[in-house]
Amino acid sequence: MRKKQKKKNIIILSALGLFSKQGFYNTTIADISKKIGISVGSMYNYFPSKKDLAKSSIQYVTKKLAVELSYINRKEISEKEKIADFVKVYFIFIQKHPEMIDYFFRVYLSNRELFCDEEDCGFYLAKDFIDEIEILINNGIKHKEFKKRNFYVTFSLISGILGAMTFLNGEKVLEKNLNIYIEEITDMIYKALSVPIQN
Amino acid sequence: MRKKQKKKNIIILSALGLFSKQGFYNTTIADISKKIGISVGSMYNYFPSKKDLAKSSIQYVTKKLAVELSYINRKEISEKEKIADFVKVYFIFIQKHPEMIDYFFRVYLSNRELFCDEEDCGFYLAKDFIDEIEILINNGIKHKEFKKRNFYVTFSLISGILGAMTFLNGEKVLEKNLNIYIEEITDMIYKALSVPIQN
Amino acid sequence: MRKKQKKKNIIILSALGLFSKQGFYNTTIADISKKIGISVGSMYNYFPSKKDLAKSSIQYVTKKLAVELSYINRKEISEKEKIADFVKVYFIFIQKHPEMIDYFFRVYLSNRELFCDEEDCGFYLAKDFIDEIEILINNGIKHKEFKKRNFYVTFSLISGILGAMTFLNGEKVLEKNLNIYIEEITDMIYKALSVPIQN
Amino acid sequence: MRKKQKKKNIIILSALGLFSKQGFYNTTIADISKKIGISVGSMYNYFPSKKDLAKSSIQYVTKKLAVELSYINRKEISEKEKIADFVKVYFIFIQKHPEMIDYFFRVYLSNRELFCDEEDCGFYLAKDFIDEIEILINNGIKHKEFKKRNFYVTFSLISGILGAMTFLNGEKVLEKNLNIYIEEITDMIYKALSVPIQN
DNA sequence: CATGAATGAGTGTTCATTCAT
DNA sequence: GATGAATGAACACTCATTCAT
Repeated sequence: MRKKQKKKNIIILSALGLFSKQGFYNTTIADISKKIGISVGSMYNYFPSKKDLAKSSIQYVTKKLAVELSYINRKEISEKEKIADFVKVYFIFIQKHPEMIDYFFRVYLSNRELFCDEEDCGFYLAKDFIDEIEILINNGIKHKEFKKRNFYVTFSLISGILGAMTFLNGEKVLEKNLNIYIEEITDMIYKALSVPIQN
Repeated sequence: MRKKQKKKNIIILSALGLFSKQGFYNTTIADISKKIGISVGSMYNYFPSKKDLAKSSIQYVTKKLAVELSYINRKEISEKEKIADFVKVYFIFIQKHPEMIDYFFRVYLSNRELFCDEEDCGFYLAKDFIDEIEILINNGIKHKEFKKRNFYVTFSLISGILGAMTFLNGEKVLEKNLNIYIEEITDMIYKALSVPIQN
Repeated sequence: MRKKQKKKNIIILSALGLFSKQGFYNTTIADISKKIGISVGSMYNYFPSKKDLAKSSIQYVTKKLAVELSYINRKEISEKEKIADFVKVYFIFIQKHPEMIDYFFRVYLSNRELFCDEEDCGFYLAKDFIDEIEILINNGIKHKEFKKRNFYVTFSLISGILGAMTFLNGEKVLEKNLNIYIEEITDMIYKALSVPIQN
Repeated sequence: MRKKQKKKNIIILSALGLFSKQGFYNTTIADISKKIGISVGSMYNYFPSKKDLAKSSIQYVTKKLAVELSYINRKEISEKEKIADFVKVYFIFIQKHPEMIDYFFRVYLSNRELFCDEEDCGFYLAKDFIDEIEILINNGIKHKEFKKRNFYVTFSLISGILGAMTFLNGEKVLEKNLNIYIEEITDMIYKALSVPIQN
């Protein structure tokens, strides 16, 4: 059974690469299977449909990203350092797995119809990732370093700036070495979140 | 000739509504034309292709949004007030024309293949909108209210948080009345941008 | 009424040029009318349908060609000279009106469905041209210069070689100046038609 | 792999029949596939496009015809007998496979746009057939039975008369039994080609 | 007579999914 | 489990023809 999971991951990685580059609708099952040298029919032994493959792919990505972030939340460092680490880890991730982040932003966030079942809009698929951000924020508030605010607003600030930078990076307008942006971003996020006195 | 432009706008609005709701690839030309009671063939008297219609649609949206924002930049108010106005106008726009904002985020930002011509990636299509944000930032810097930072980072902070809120709004997790978020968002953006002394 | 016929001819010439170059099915009514600066709707005041325009066009061509050939049949020269003249006139015609000959061979002879009405296959459209060849042959037989043979066979020999040369000319494999082929073709046709003693 | 070629041939035969009867542009892919009981999509597993099917079809025809003619060129008989055999074999072919010959004349020779790639005009598709005629002519010249003439002219004489007879046959103006024309045609071709003394 | 926008049936092609081998 | 041929619904786009102006 371990073997089956391995093959599933191989397929997911192939799908991620193609979906993120060409988009979901411009990628065919044949493309995905040819890339890893298996037959079209075989693919269906692992995933019942193309849509399902897309769902599994997003879970794969968010879990991977969440794991990286979870280490930070468990560290015994200041909230500011956590944010800095957060940004850094995220940027390393972008550079190491651009196709995963691209997939997240370009396929998952933009193709509702693929991930929504009736009323529930597959938000749970990114839960692992969202949870880690929530922990970060709540810890900061608990330690009185962060001002208590509406969660969605704070969440949007953090994920928004990272998302926008990701997008600009995809558009090739940023410097190749993303690390040069880390300090400023950290600074902005921290200023936005922290309680007045902090300054 | 005025008449032709009017009809084009009718088609664009129909397309915007459907593209933003169902996605570009799940919307057929027949859907768009049926919605406004014209024939499929007629559509092609106004736009040479579906792709072209998508391009014209994004220009329509960004121009519309840019016009609203341009008023603010010309006002004689403090930078903080400008940001507050910016957020407010943006939220009003979301509530009034949700399909336009959705189109911007879900179709334009996520379907590169539709807007890219070879190397040039149709970034110019959103230029009007980006320009207004740039003016806001530069004015703040000139008036020593904002810290001088890398443009892309600042741009990402502002557009990122607005984009993320838009996304959450689309997911129906926010309060219906978005106005309750304005103050907090303005505060965060302002804190992130302003020079230390400001606090 | 003279004026109407003139306009009809203008349209026919436009159609001939496009049909012969691009084929009937790859030429649109819009192409034909744009080429001469009239509107699509106007075209339909002169010809009730595209098919009808094709029929009128072929009649225009065969009549034009037949007129040229008829002069030869009325001359008081030997049959051999008539054949030489025939070939010469035909080649001059090809060079002067390549689109007409092309139309004849590429559209008329090859698109039965356009010119056939139920059982009758629009053969009459080329009648003028065929008639002149028949006169040439019959005269030769009457004067005992040509052997009496089945008409269709003789007709095929003459029109066949001219047609094949036309085709090769269209394929650009022949010398630009077609006149260099006249003597040999005349010689071959004459030898094939004439009575044994002639040699 | 043998099996795939067999299926391709079945499709080609279906296409040949329909293209030759209705023309290329009046035959749909659905027509072709329905005729042999396969699905539209299946067709595309064998030929990437309708155009491509047309090209493969003409190659199929010319190869088939060339094979028949090649036997004659290898026989040890006089040139006159070869011509007679040539005409006979051709006429048998017409009667046995009228759709193939019709396809050759009505689709291949008349729809340049289908077979031309940029400058090269798919002449090679009929190469096998043309080659056999060239061999016949050159042999005759080598054996001093045929007068040395420009190749294109001689080629036009032979293929022209056969083509014209084919056309008339398609128009149903000839006797059903084409064999009655063989002798006269052979005689005419031979007289046209042979050196004067020969008579 | 002239115009050109509107029509809508028609076509080549794609592709997720199935299933016999 | 693996294969890849078969399926057929779906869709972008075309274009001859009409007709209100």
